[in-house]
Amino acid sequence: MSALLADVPLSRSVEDYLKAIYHLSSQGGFATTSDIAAMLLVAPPSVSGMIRRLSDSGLIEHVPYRGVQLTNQGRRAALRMIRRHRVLELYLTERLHYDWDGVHDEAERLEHAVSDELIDRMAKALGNPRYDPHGAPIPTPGGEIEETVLVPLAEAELGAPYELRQVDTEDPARLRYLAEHGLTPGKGVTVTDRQPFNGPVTLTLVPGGQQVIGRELALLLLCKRTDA
Amino acid sequence: MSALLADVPLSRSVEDYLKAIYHLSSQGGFATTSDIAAMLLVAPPSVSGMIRRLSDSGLIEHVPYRGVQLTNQGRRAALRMIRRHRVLELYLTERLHYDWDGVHDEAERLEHAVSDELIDRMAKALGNPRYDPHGAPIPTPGGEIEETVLVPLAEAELGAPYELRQVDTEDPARLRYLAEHGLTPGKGVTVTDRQPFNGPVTLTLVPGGQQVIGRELALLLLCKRTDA
DNA sequence: ACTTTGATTTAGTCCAAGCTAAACTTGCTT
DNA sequence: AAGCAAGTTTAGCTTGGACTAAATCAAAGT
Repeated sequence: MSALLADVPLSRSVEDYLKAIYHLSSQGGFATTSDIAAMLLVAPPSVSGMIRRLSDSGLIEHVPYRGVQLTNQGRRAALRMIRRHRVLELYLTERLHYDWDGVHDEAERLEHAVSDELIDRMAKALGNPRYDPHGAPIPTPGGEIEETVLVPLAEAELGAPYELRQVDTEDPARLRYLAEHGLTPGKGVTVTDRQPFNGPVTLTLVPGGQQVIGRELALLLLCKRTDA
Repeated sequence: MSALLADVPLSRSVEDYLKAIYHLSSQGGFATTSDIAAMLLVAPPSVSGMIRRLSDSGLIEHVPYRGVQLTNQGRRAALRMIRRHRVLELYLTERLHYDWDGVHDEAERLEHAVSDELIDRMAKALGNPRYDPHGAPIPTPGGEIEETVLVPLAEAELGAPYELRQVDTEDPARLRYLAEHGLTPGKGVTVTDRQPFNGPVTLTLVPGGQQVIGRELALLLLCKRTDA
């Protein structure tokens, strides 16, 4: 750790790497060089180079040939970016009429340019919301993030009542399809049938009726059980 | 000219240079290397390097040892940045309660990250305004900009009625002072006395009363005569 | 017409961040 | 236990954009 708590401004690339590492190591464990490379669409040696710079500045821990993890300092920086991204997505959809499937790219560029002050002003204008348009939790200015255990609809218990909480994709085509079929955060949902061999899932929406979706989509729909 | 009309995305630096050159050559004539360097706070040789790149890509014309001017392509790009900057300044003040003296830096960073689409959405949300918070004209999406001949208050005719149209500074301290003294675009103003040797200017504000300001500030207050 | 001075450009260096090609680890499979 | 494939790292190159030091030019003064 060389940069002892000096809150140096980070480059655009550094911010992108930290976010990628956060997402890849969020289920515990290491983010690997090749996973980071795939997520950021760069060549693996570029990642190795950046890993050196990041661990020199104390933002990550690197175990050679194993992967990397964020330090507390790195996690703070990553959560700051995620807060920015999610506040931006919500602001753009709520106040400037962006569709939830088109907002990702704009937020992706803006998150590197906005000040903390602007983000806080946007959040305040929105009433300090807790979730972005896809249902993902927005970290607080202090870097706290809500951690709820959610289950993909594809693995929900048959017949049990769930609430659809979060849609785990940024792909515009999938998002558009889901919105057209009423599959948005907040809806009640029950799985009534599931075919074997990665087959389709039949579900009942509340409000709404019965429909069938493929397993790939059902894995993206994160739910919370609502009885108990 | 190498990039024949291919609308390649420009880097942050390139965008800053084009804007600086636009402002420095706006009164006709050339922008010099050292003026650009002073405006962007970089060393003159850095400017020489960038001038090569810019003129290689057809954005400027360079006359060695004289200076540079924008080509049509360069002017279009510069006006796009100025539109972005001014729409952002107005949006931030109108919708997110920024003060007119604090909004410049935020807009300066955002202007490189926003899409044309976002700018147009912001402009639409504001009713397609024609002036930014300092009274500067906002270029249209097509790259047209209003050109009005304005006279600095320091040179206004004694006793004649003027309208204060534009405040030609981004310096927060000066802006704050001006706002506190009611010197904002839209006000009516008459110069009632002017002391020699760059002395103070006495003026009458409508609405508002009489006051005295220094010549330095009076040079920043751009006015239009309102009798005909 | 020469010289001086200030501005400009060239030469050469550095850093971030990307790339390819080659070398090296790791862990799995014979 | 040896060898191989996949993944990782190193070596070395490129580009944009900054810098300093040195060279060059132009305009003004003697």
